[in-house]
Amino acid sequence: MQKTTAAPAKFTHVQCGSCPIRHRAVCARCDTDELERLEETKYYRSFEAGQTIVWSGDRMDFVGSVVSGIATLTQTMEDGRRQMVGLLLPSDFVGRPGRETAAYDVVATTDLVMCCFRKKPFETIMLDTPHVGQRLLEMTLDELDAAREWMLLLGRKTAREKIASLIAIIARRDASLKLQSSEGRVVVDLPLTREAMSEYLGLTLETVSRQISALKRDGVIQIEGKRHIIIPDFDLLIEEAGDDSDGGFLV
Amino acid sequence: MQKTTAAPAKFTHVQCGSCPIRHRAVCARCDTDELERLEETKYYRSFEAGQTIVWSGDRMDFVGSVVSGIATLTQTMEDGRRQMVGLLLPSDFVGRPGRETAAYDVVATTDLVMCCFRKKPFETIMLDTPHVGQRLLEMTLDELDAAREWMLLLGRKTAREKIASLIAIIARRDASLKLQSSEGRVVVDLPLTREAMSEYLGLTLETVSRQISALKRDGVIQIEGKRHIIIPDFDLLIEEAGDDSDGGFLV
DNA sequence: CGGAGAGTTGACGACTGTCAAATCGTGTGG
DNA sequence: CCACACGATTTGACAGTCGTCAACTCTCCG
Repeated sequence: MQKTTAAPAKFTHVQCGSCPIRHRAVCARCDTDELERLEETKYYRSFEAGQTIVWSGDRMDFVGSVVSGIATLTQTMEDGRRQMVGLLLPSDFVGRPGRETAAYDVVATTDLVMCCFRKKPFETIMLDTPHVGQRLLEMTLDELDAAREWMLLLGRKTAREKIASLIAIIARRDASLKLQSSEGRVVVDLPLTREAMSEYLGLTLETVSRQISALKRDGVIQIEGKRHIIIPDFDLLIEEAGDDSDGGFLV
Repeated sequence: MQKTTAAPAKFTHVQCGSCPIRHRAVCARCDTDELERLEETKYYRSFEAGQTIVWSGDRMDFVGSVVSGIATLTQTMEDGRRQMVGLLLPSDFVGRPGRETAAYDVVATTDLVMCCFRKKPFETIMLDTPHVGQRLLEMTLDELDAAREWMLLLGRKTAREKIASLIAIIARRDASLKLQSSEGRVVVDLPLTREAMSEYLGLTLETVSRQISALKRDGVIQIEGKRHIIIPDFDLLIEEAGDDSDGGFLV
């Protein structure tokens, strides 16, 4: 009731046909008839940077897609240790059909707009319009692959490699969103605080800071301000990340 | 061509209706008509303990379900560091519809029987019989949850907590398979070598061995032989694992 | 100007990895 | 039936990475 209602930049109703995530979201495969069905059911919600969208364990009666902004999924242990387990970018899906309560904290790290459906109607839609279920399966399989890549990072990479990997991942996503290539000189803005990076990487905030400084000192990256990063040679960064040069994917 | 053909215990054709994984596998929701369709397409393959089923990057022209035995999915870095990213038990699904090549090494850690489908026919089945796609989505979402739980383990737990978690996970699965409860005194056999455990947990084999010894010394577990484990008080084990007492789930 | 939040840096120590050797268990050849 | 070999596991000694605690800088804002 508090801030949730007083959200930023109220999103006016957008026609699915001109939606920015139309071709990647859960609705990507829908035909015109199916879109009409979604159109009459969907609604938009906005959240401010820093705002928690749902708490782990809380009842969650909607599902939805990130339209703009970034959100994170995080798990917390009893003693407060935290591990990020999902990084949600535009077109990513939030929530699980068939589940009552949220399994993770979902937090908006930037201002965020979501295209939502109440859970029950969405479950009905999934039964009626196979294209939604098919696309959701595809997206879930992609997320599973990303999670497994992430497990390799968490289990086996050094702090330096973790940082290099994260920068590479964000740069690749950013490039693919802007339809640019990620080769040679690449520039990115980190959408995460040092703390959020540490939660992503299974490190402490201090180690993150130190390794960023080290990569900077070694010329792998250059930094302007706190968040703006210039990668003079993307291949070098990949090498530092310990990945074989070919693709890397992500949520 | 070599050992692959000379597999153990040739599985004779089993009717889906009396298949041991009938109620949990990708076919769980199928009705009689649909089963008939699967029945005429499926075939069985057997593998010996230690045998690699597919190598990462290789062409993979089938998908399938584990009928009996255990397999692992593993990623390898260029310098040889390895991280397990999936532990496949009976009823778990192997392979990804719509993908040409395997993304991970798949290895049988015990003698294994799989119920297979060539990929193309399976993709057709998925389009025709919605229950298969629906069930696969459900299973994939479960796997994603398990992967995220695993990420918390890899990123934030201590070596001791990792070992306790692994034992708890295996004990829970084992209990659920045998329809027993996992409370009070529990007994399990570890189906993994110390090395496989270390690949699961993101540790070295030596650390695994040391922490198992420590848990034994502290009375959290008792050991007979190398693999047979007695847990006098399951709640105590859970406490050592750092989990909140309620559920824990897994692939 | 003071304060709060984000980020950086330093000193130190603990946990876990590395290297090496010893032990246990099982299967094979003599 | 026993000795030996090999793989799996355990244990020890030591080193390095990363976490902890703490001080300090920078920027933004009231």
